[in-house]
Amino acid sequence: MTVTKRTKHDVVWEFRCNEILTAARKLFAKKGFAEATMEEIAAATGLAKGTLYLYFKSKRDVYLKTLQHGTAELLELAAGNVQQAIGIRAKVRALVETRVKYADENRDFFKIYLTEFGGGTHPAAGSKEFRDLPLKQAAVIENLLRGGAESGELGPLDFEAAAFTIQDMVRSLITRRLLGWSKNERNHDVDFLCGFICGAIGC
Amino acid sequence: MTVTKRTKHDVVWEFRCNEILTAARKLFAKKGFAEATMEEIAAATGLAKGTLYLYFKSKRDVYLKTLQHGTAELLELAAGNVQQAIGIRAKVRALVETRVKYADENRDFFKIYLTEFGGGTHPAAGSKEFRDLPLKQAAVIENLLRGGAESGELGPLDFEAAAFTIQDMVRSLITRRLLGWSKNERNHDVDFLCGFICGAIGC
Amino acid sequence: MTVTKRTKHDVVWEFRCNEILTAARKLFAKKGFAEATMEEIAAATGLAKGTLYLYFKSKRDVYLKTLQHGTAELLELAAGNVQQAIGIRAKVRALVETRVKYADENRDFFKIYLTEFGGGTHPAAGSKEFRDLPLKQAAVIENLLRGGAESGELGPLDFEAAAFTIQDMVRSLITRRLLGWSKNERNHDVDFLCGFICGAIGC
Amino acid sequence: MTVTKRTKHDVVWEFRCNEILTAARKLFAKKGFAEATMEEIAAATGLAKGTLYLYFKSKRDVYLKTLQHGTAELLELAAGNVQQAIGIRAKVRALVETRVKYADENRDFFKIYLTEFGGGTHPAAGSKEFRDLPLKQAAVIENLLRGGAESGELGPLDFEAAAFTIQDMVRSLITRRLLGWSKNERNHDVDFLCGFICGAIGC
DNA sequence: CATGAATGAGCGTTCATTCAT
DNA sequence: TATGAATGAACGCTCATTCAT
Repeated sequence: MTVTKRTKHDVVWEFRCNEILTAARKLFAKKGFAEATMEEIAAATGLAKGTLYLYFKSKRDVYLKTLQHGTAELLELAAGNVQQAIGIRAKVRALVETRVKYADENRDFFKIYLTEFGGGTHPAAGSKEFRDLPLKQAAVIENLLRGGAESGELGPLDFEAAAFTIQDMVRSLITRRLLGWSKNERNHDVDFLCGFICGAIGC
Repeated sequence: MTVTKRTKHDVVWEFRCNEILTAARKLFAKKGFAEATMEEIAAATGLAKGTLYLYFKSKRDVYLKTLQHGTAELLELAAGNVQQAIGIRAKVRALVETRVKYADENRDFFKIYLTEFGGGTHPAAGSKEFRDLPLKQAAVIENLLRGGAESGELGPLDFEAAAFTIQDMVRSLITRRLLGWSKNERNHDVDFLCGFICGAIGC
Repeated sequence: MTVTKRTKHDVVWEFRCNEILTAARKLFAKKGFAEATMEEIAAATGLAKGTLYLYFKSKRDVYLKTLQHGTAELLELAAGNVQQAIGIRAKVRALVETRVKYADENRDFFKIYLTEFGGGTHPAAGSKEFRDLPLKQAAVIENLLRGGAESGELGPLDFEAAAFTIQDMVRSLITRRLLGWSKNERNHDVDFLCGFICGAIGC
Repeated sequence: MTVTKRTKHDVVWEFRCNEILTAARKLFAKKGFAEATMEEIAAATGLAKGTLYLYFKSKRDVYLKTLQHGTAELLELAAGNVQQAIGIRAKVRALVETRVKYADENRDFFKIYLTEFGGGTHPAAGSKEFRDLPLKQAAVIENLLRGGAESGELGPLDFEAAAFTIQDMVRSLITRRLLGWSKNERNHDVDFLCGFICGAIGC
């Protein structure tokens, strides 16, 4: 019985959190961290301002959680798809496609993501959790490349540098699509980028 | 005589502006636009808060001017160096090196620059002057590539997409260096990236 | 039930507004618009500065609302009393007495009122709502006089000019009383002025 | 020689003061005391901000002096013209005409004057010099009336109250003219008012 | 005398956060 | 649990006044 109650409670809790995070995501994407107010988030959620503090301990917390879900999901998704793909080319494609697709489908999240991890100063700076996120993501790519080298598909390479560079090539594409600078079908853009990358790393 | 007086005044004026901008740059780089206060900028400059408003009409104005000088200089520098270089390889290298060197030497400026042009929401958003800056910079690269194609050094290519991608590959390198993720000599990093790029575009 | 809840909220809201307006009125009367600060108003109300902005959207708004209630009430009061009185003499007396009594009983309001409508520059200048108030009030008098003329109680007259003049005669009396220059009973002063006016317009 | 130098100096000094006061008058009339800035006054005068403080010890001082000249001149003018006129009617007319004419010719001054002496709160409040000005002016009228009573031209009357009232009747006319509510020739308006006053006091 | 750069106290306003209900 | 009124610290900006030149 306790379990049932707990569960019901949890479901509601999670539902509320998601409501808030979705509204927050939209706002943070549109106005940035500093310009978005708790008032607005509350209004967008249909909740009272005070209620937000039952689910999140501060504005910053909302912001961080706003990033958290997406980053985790994206990381996991990419890792999974890469693993399933066979051969370095396919793996690269899986990675690129996963990220671009995710960005297409989660535009609000990605705008925040880009603000955060553009290389400049950011509100989440100092949050242990996020400081090393780009490193983690690059590591996925780096491993992929090392695997290719071991299997002889790739020649010698500065894997770390290459990984970062590829990561930002993907970011470049996503940005262009997000800002509406690219009007192509996703597949077309992904194909182009994969060709570009394969040229660079020689696969 | 009028000239002398005018000049003296102008020299002081420019000196003050630079004092303020340098302090502001440091602060904006460290804390971002929203978190940096005029009070702090004033304190860092050794001036009183009100004095800032003799030279800049608002906090936003300080911020924008903080970007302005660097972006103009960088654009000009890159264009010049690229033009002087002969052959597509040399031109690419000139571009990459110019930007990386400038970033190394103007770290504060570049942190702000990356915050602004990371693809997400940004404080200067809406400032007509800066909205299209990335486009302008990509155009420099695009022209470079088209030139290479005309001279037969490069094969067929989506020049626009390639330009954006290269731009972000450079950005990738700069970010890594700025955040201390790369401990290499500048030349080494530049060499790597140029090789990478040339692999990608086939030169 | 909804009604009850709504009412409770409204009662508190109105109570707060009145608290604030009363304190503000006292301060504006004493120091004028420019010299009175929101801090002081808050302190006088026993509220925090920020709280004022829950009920009024700006200092100017407080000031305008400070005028609003009194002006509306006075206009209405005067119109009512004038209408009830029969004969031009009685009507004039009703008008004079109503205004003088109101001023006696709302000294703070009237000091602000006089500041606003003294003929010089004023803080509310530009507020559409108040620009023509003196005109409206004079119109009440003008109608009264025209009525008197139609009924044959009054001879020919420049009604508009007379209305304005009478209005300022009343103002004159009110000012003297407000500043303590007249120590007479209200009735005595009112009698005097009515005699004076009747002499002037010949009734 | 000392005298000559002194005099020359004084002439310049007075000239500067007048320049400043004229500009200030215009500004105070237009924007009121609080909204007008020393910067603007300086700009309007063609002098530097600091220079104003050589001639006036504070903004308030400028404001007070701005009132001073006009009030003194007006008082003197009115007293002179009244004295020259013979008979109560003529004296009243002299008074009314003098004031209305002065207002027509010194609109800026009079807007400030009305702001100050409208009965409400004002910036000059607390300045010993001006507190009793309306009293002094009313005294001129009161004496005029007493003279009329002594000579048998006027019946018994509350001279003080009548004086104040007449003063504000004149003010009423001036205000209407200043605000453009009256389009009549000055003489016409003056005639009307004199008739009105004479009706009231019975002359 | 004249200047105008510099000052810094002070104000209106905002908004994340708290807490009594 | 949910509310939303209340808070008050903090910030951007203004402007009367001073003073070194």
